[in-house]
Amino acid sequence: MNEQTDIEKNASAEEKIKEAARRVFTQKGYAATRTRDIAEEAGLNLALINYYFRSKEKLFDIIMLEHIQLFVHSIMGLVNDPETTLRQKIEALICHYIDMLVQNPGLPLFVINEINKDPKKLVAKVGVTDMGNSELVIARQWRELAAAKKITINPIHILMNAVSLTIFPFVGSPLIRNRTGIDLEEFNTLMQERKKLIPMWVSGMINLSPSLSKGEGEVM
Amino acid sequence: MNEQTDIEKNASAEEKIKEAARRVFTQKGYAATRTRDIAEEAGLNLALINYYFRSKEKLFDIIMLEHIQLFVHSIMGLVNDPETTLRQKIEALICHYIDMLVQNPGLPLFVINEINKDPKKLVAKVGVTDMGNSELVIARQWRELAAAKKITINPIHILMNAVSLTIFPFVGSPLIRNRTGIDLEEFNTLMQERKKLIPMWVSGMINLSPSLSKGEGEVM
DNA sequence: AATATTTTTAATCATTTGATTAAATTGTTT
DNA sequence: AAACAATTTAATCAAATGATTAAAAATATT
Repeated sequence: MNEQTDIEKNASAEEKIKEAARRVFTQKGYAATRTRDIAEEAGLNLALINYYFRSKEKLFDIIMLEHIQLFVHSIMGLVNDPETTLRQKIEALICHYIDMLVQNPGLPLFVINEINKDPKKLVAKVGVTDMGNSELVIARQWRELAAAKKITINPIHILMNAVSLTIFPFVGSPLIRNRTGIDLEEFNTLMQERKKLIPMWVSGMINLSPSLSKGEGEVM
Repeated sequence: MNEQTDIEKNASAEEKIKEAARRVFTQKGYAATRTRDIAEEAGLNLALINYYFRSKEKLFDIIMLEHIQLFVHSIMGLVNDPETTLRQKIEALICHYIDMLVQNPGLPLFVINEINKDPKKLVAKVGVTDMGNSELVIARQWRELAAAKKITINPIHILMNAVSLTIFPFVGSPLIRNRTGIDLEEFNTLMQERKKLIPMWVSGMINLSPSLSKGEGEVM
């Protein structure tokens, strides 16, 4: 076996293929990606893809798994920390995801797409994120807040909103950028601003109950 | 020429193909769709696709154009109506889009995807939605509100938020439904609720400026 | 009815594409 | 260096796929 005698510089062929596959799959999706595209992107022979990974699909599954893990990775600690408040958890989560999405803007669309193609396949491949039967700290904290403040709104809405506000700008980025004419740098600046704004907005939503919606301070 | 002698019942082959193509393209995307899939879905001979539409791509372009028009259609009247207030416009727009999305839940992902594949292609095919140089009524109304209420937040955020809150739940529906276990009926009920909730939340956001964010009424 | 036109079908083509193979090359071990 | 193992290459395969064609069937026109 070789085990990479080159001090560093060029990664192994296997790693080069994975990197190329990551780029091409993420940008074009599974169906539109040709194994030849990946080989070309990696600057390597076509047959190496089948030599290192048995098939296009096997390679894809590896990339997909990596991407899913980026979503799930390291948030368990966040949402299950008894030392932080609910508000701090929301801020930390949103900050974490925005940082991750700025680094990997193509990720959400890629994942959502493949889930859409076959929703059950994801569960089968990634496995249900089963966290046993112990309730998460964040869930308990929400329950306590909802009880204390008599919050009537369906919490699904709040969850949906936090996710929507955080992720959608990245999904719609090409459209948004195209229509508004803002460039990547401006876009990223906006995303950084949202780290503080989204928790504030979400907090405001929890505050706002339909019965209170006609308060005198309303702008419109 | 025939011109559809059948009183009604079965549509023309051409229309059947378009309907089938709409379904298959929307669900699987361009690359994953085989012309044979469309023929089978339509229950017609494969060659008819190339007989009526010159190629797979031409057929796709037609479907794409229809979908884009669904997005743009009939909103010009809404946003340019001098008789309605800004708040009423937002309510009407969100209501309009939620109704449309309940009918066509696969639309946003399809459109966003194809824009991503090639952002400039969309502009080329659909044509820039050029509304001349006259300012829209909704733009003027926003400008007036912003000036009157000394709103400092970048309006792009507000626009992004309204779009995110309205569209993302449909894009993420398979994921959301999968994780929360709610069925289609429940989901649609939630979307109906959002017709009233989103304008309220958006209004709340405009109200909330960062300097005011630590008001004493905060829930968290 | 006879003829022309349009629509539909089955068969086939040319290319693309995922995968394989056998040989060549490179690296490692003895 | 010889022998062995791992890696890489070029050539090729078989299946899939978008497209075409020529004939048949259906419909319209005269």
